[in-house]
Amino acid sequence: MAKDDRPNRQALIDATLAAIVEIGLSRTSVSEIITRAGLSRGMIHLHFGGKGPLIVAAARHESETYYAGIERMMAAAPPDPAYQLAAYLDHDLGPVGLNRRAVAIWYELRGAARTDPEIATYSDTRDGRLRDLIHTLLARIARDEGQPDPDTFAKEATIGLVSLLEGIWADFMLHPDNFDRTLVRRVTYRFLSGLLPHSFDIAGPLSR
Amino acid sequence: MAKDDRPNRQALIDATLAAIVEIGLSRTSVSEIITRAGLSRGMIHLHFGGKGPLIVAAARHESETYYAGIERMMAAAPPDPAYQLAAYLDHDLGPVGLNRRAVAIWYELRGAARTDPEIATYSDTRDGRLRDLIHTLLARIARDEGQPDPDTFAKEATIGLVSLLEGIWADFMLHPDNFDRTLVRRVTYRFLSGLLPHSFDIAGPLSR
DNA sequence: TAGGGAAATGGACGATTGTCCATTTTTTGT
DNA sequence: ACAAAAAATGGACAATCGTCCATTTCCCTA
Repeated sequence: MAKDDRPNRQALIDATLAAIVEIGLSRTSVSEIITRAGLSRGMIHLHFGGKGPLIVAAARHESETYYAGIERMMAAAPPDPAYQLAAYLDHDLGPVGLNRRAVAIWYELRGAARTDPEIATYSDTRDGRLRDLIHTLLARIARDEGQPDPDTFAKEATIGLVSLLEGIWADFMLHPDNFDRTLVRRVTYRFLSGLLPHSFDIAGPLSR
Repeated sequence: MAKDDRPNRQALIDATLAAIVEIGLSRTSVSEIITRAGLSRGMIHLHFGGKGPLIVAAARHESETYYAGIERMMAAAPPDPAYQLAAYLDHDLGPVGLNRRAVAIWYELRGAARTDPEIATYSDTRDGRLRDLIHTLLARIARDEGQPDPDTFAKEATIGLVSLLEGIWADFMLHPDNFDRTLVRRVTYRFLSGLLPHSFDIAGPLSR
């Protein structure tokens, strides 16, 4: 993978994301971005062809960074699907995956996705990859546990778990100061242990 | 409660909400609003003093409508807390509470709440009232079931249930066409029956 | 070191934003 | 029916938006 040797291009993406975090997407203007990047007005048009493509490029960059983190984390975990799922959950509820910057960017871009088809593409891609990942793991765990209908079970459980995580992220976005990571971790594993009692308890994944 | 006899004032709020649903908050300009309302430019300044206060008034109006629906629905349900909670859930997952218009307005305004303190007030109010309502009901049900520590239980369960519902709403916002109300209802009651097996099963509340 | 192409600059441009007010129209009270 | 008050109009206004380009600066190659 050849590295992109255009530092100003990356500086524009960084400045864009920083502006989105601090003042929101609606107030992230061209002037705001170029001031933060310390560059001149024309650079956005030169590197991206306009503001719209720059926002999309920033969304893609953030999405790739997120998935790189997920894959690194899961590669380090044991291959057992319950541990893989636990690795993902701990990452997504821990300070590396769940922080002010990450939730700000995620919600600002996803809000725009409702009315902007270009951004919707990256939002859906991320959402779809996440669902596939969780569904695959849950289906494998359900099979290991001997669930009667692992596919149907995995389908329902995926919706529940993804929704739960989504809601937890929203809670963090709205009240980052009163957020109790230990508590939401317990809630999550309580949910999972109710569905898959042989693979999880309230403290995390069970060894078998 | 005296009715507000200023039809143009209400027309501006209606036009604002309609614009937010159709084109998003970021593209909802003064020109857009007055065109939809069929009124002249100065009316916003006359009735609200500016665009900002109009958006806040629209947020307040939507929030009050939402709560009026909730309270009407729950007043019609049996006083038993499990049935009260079920009434709320069925409302919030049914077509009356969960539809394109409602989720569009809710997510557009809440997205703005992150960087706009005025809007954040109404967003937090609605969120807080919802949590109080669900927490009270869950605590009563937990007590009825003889849970050892009903307060702690209710605290955790409230976070879980609110997050789950939040995530389900987000799912609907992103994919309103592939949304299966029966499925998410089953997921929700599966979650609840895991927490309170004497009061709920996968089909809904249990009579006692 | 001279030449040439890419990178970067910063201002011009028209369009659109939200605010505000002088004026006109409508409603109300006597 | 008339005057005063309220409601409504629609354009002026400065500020800001995103786009684009003529010009300058930089760096690599010959």
